[in-house]
Amino acid sequence: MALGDLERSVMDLLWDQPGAHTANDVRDALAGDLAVTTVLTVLSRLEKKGLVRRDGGRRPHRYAAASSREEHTVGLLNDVLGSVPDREAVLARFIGGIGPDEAAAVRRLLDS
Amino acid sequence: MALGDLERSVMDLLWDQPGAHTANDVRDALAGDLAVTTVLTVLSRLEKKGLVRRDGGRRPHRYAAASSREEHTVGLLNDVLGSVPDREAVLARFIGGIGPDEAAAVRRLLDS
DNA sequence: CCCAAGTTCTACGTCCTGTAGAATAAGATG
DNA sequence: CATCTTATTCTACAGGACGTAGAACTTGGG
Repeated sequence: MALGDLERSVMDLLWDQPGAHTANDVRDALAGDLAVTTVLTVLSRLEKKGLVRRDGGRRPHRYAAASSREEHTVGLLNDVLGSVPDREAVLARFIGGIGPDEAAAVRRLLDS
Repeated sequence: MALGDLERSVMDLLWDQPGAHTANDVRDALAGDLAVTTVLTVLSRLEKKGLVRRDGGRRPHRYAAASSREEHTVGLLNDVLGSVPDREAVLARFIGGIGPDEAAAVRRLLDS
């Protein structure tokens, strides 16, 4: 489930500023001069995609990211890896391509 | 640059059977009963995306994958990782989520 | 009961993808 | 060379995703 540019901007916002936001908050925080309805449409679509959770209890409704940026991104990585017959072959190439610093970081992560 | 279903099928074919293929070959190898023009359109689009290389020397033209499935997939992984501000945070989550077998494999890869 | 703020519906243009016919090009054949 | 066959390019269209937002509807406060 790929995101469009605006969807992406909204998610970045929700990820960078965790917590519940109203549509107006989001609109004000976004670059450009969008109509609130635009933002609401995007938030609805993101909710349908499971990326955003809405609290429709009181008005105005509040929106927040449903999962962290990291979780979401790992999901994407696994989607990509799920599309190939040989995950390990891809990982091999990937590992082979990362720099020494990052390699060290991965080693550390494996050991923790 | 995400692929559609048919584009994906064509690439899988070209990856699984490396070498140069005519549009007719590809059509015959694909499931379903597509028109050759359909296959040619898809091949053109894939070429424009840089995923397929065409040899237009003799007729019929031959098509082949421009890079291996692994290379391409690693590219996708890096695209995904490039979209976040903190690659390592994502890698941490990713590493944390893989099974012990795969962890061992990654360790091995790091040491080679 | 009415108003202002908020939300949902509906809509439209654009781009991507699947799909393929029509038109054109080029090599084979008599 | 005229033609036939095969292959390629052009053009087209439907459907879906996305950016964008007005119109219509809802709801809490006065």
